[in-house]
Formats: sequence, structure tokens, C-alpha cells
Amino acid sequence: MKIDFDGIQAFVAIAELGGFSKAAESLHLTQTALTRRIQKLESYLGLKLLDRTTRYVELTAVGREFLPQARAMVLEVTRSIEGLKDMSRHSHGSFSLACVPTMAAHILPEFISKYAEACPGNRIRLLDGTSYEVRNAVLNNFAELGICIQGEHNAELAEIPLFDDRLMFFCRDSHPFSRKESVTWADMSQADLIVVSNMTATRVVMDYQLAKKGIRLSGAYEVQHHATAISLVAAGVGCAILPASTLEEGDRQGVRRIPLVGPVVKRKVVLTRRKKSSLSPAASAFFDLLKGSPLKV
Amino acid sequence: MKIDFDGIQAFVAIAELGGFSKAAESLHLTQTALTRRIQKLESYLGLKLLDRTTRYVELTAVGREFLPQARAMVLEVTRSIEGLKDMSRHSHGSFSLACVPTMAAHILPEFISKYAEACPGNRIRLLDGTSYEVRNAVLNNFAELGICIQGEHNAELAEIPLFDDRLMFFCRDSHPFSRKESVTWADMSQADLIVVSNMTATRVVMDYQLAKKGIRLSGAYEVQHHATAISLVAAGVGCAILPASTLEEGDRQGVRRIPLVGPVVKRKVVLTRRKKSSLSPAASAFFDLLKGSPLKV
DNA sequence: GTAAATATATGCCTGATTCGCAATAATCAT
DNA sequence: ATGATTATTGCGAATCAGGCATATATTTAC
Repeated sequence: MKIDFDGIQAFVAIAELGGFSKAAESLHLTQTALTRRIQKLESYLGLKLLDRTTRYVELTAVGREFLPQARAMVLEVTRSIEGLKDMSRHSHGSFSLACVPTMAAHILPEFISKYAEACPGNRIRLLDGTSYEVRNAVLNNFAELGICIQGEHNAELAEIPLFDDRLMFFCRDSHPFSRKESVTWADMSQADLIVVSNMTATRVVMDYQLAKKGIRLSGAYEVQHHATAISLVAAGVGCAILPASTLEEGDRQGVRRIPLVGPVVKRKVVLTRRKKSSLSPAASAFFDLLKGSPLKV
Repeated sequence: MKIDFDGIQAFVAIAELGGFSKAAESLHLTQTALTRRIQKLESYLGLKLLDRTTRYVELTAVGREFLPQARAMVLEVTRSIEGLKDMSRHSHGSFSLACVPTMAAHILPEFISKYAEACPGNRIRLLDGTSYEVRNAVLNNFAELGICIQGEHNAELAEIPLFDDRLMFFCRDSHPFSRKESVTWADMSQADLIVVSNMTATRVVMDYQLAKKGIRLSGAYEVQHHATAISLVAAGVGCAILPASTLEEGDRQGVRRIPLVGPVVKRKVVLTRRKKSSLSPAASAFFDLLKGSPLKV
């Protein structure tokens, strides 16, 4: 048998307001309907909850016992449902976003503040990790959205290109190349190179594209994180090849960023989501925000 | 808008069992009906709770968030409703019974054990007090049933006679009257009488009936409780006039109970309930038990 | 790659439910 | 008694929900 939630709601309203008519008004119904709902509920339960004459309404012993429970249930359910409806109406709620650290520092701050403005009160749980981890988080529903480097195609993931992140040459301003307009991959052989680990997506992309041109790169140093590489450059350890997004030219005293050509190598930064999963309103709002904004390098 | 509890229930069932078909079976519905329920719920909420292909069902982020709440709500409501239904089906539950102390000691033990046999697990909250208090407790819904002495008529109360409780003469077996078959009210003038307070219903009934015969009684001692009076008799303080139910002949060493005639005065013990209030199944079962059993003095 | 198997979705119909209006009945207050 | 107030009931209409048959989509197997 079906649970008669409306009946319970009617019972609570009548008990609280002390009459069918008042309760009917508060529920936007006629008192006729309420009479019927209570009758149905009582006959379903097999007991009376309200003693009523045509003139007066009073709780029965059972009704008195049941009222607190009923009240709590009605409150809980309506609150919960209203919360969900609100979630959909105003894109309320929280969601998880997985993101590679570089992008978390580079583009995210701007979008998070835009998002906070559009959807005040919403919280973003930020999971940072490697591209691989980001993609996995999205695939396993640990995060609804991910920002990472485009890698091998995965049928389960939808990827929306955000921007191309060009690889650049980073050196101290005391370096011989520091005044050049651009440097070539061929020039790299003369430099003490700091490169990121070949476990990173950036490195995989780079090696792949260079291999197509027959270029092989060997670095003197290998680090895990872009931020570390920059620090080493600043400290005078050597030069680095890193995505442009790592550091804007002029952002760090004594470090120069120089375009690297022949060929120009880019990694593609993408926004990714699981094809099968629908986005929550909160995530959807963020998704639209990111998708709708043109991004410059 | 009406709260769609069925939808929530469907959602929980599907989420727990991992599919529409299995859930449909557990809810004794077709899978078609479930599809419709979920569609209705989702469109009402304006968001998706389940990502499903024709082949697979998976929770969305929102669905995952909502599931624990939904599960708790469904559980709470069904448990509560089932409890009420059970209450009606098996006269389960507790109720309050108001009773005068004498009767609590005299007839109640028998009925309580009968009741416990018929309705195991049910609890009776026993409120003992004077007849006046008993009637008030019933009138104010502090107790569903009352056992008291019949007094002035009250339109709000229904009274079912249980038995006539005859006034008796109680004395020590050393008393001059102790061997008599009966004593008369006229004999009373020769006795050191212990009577109950004129605040008690027993006394009111007694005085009223004696007054009609032109008899006036004066007691040497006045006590509140029948039990006290008996103790005084046993201690040799004097003789008492008390309802037969106070003590069976032979129940107390050295105390004799002798019929009192000319006239025979009785108080009527009644079972009372509030006319307006319906009885809970638990109280109703007790009511029927009491009403259906012939009672001897 | 195609077919079979499996699970959800949809069209359509039917039966049941629910609602509201109007009229009725019952109670309380004057 | 009478009138005011409030719940109940009869009845018709609209809506809703359920079920059957079928379509559609996806996975698995050969």
C-alpha cells in the first residue's frame, strides 16, 4: 500500500491550526479535500487521529502520540524537497572540481570569483592533482568537472578546449638568451635544461610533438612541479621549458619568458566532464561560465 | 504543490537495488510505473537524480547527496506508519488509566494480567487518585479510562457500571459484634467508629443514602484512606465502615468483615471514559475486557 | 559486425483518485 | 429556539497513476 504523505501533512496542519478550515487555507485546498484526506488516512491506519464534531476538532490519544513524529517527518521532508527545488532554481549547492595545480593558480582564481558573484553561497571543493588524477576523479565521479591537459582520448569523457598553452623558455635575465625575441628548440642543446618529469602530461605532449619533428630533448634536471622549476630558474640553476601559463612575463623578478619556436609546441588545456553523468545545477553553472568565456593565453 | 513521497520512495528503492526492474518488483509495481514516478519527481524538482541509459542506472551528484536524506525519510515514515497500523491491527500501544487506590488493589491486578495476556507488550500508565481526580483526569485527556465511584452525573462522561460495592462493618474479632451475622446502622452508635473523610466519594455516597433514611452518622475518627482505616481497626483503635472491596473476609488476621444492613448502602464502581474522545486500540481492548467480564463483589 | 539479451522509455488506454461545488448535518452561542 | 459556524456528503469533472504492449538503447556473445 502506498504511503499517504498528504494525509499526514493534512493531519499535522489540522492539529497545529486547530481546525479543518484554517488548515485547508494554509494548504491551499478546500476543507472538503482535507476531510477526505483525513478520512482516507484514518481508514488506512484503522484508527482515529482526530475526534471531531462538526464544530470542534481535538486530537485523540493516538493522535497526540503521533503528532510530534508526524510534525518532524513533514518538516524534514518538505525542507529537504524545498532544498532540492531551490538547488535547481538558483543553481544552489556545492560541487567538486578537479584541477591541475598550474591551472588552479592561473585561470581558476578569476573564475572562482566570477562564480562566487553569480552563485553566492556555493562552495567548490577543489581537488588538485596531475592530469591523470584529474581525469580519474572525473571518471569515478569524485569530481563533476575537471581542468587538465588534453591527453589520450577517452570515450567516457567530454572535453571542451579552454585554451592552448604554449611552451616557453624560461631563464634568468643574466642568461645569454635573455634578450632574444625567441629561441628555437635547437638552441636548447646549449642550455642547462630543467624539465618536468616524463610522468606529467605536459612532458608527454611535448615529447610526442617533438618526436614528430625528430627532436629529442635531454634535460639536466627533472622536477615534478612547474613551480619548482621556476624556483630553480630564479635561483640560477638553469633554464626551463614550461607552459606559458606557469608564469606571466615580468611576474617574477629576474626571470624572463621567451617564446620557443621551431616548432611551436602547445599543450591543450581542456575542461572535462563525464559524458554519462549529468551535472548538478551548481556544477552546470560553473561549466557554462567557463565554456562561455573566451580565454587568452 | 503536493509532496511526491512515492517518488522519493521509488528513488531510494532504485538507488538501493541498482535498477528500475528490481526496485519495481520490491515495490510490487511494474517498471513502467517506476519510470514514470522518477520522471515526475525529477521534473518536479527540476533536476536529475539518476543518470540512466536503457541499460544502466547511476546516481547523479545530486542524487548521491540526496540519497542518505531520502533513505532516512522513507525509513522514518514507513516505520512510523507501520507502527500505527500495527497499533490498530493488534491493539498495540500504551494508554493511561486513572483509578482509585482501592480498586487498583482490588480488581485491577486480575484485569491487568488478563490484559497482559491478551495484549503482550502493552503498557498501562496507572494514575491513582481520588474519584474526583480520576474523573478529572479522564475529562482532561490525561487518562483514556477511569475507574472510580459513581458520583454526580457529568454529560461529558460515559459511565459503565462495574459492580456494586457494599459498605461493610469492620472490627476486630474481639469486638462484641464480631460473631454477628450482620449489624445495623443503628448499632453503630455503640461503636468507636472510624470513617473516611467526607471529601471522599465513598463518604458522599454514604451520607447521601443514609440521609434519605434519616440516619446521621458521627465517627470518632476520620481518615483519608481505606487502607489506613483497616490498619486502625487491626490495631484495635476502633471499628470502621468501609466498602466490601477494601478487604475480603479472612484476608487480614484478626479483622472481621460483617454485612451492614438497614439499609444496605452501596457505592457504585464505574468504568468511565470521555464521551467525545475515541479510545486508542490499546485502551479499547482494555475497555472491552472490563466491560465483557461479569464482576462479583 | 551482427544478433541476442537485457533494461529503460513511450504510446495508449483504463480505472481510480482527488478535488471542488453545493447542499446537508451537527454543534455552540445567544 | 435560532442563527452562526464548521465538518461531512453527494455528485460530477478533471487529473493521475498504473499496466500492457512496444519501441529504443546498450551490452554481450558469437
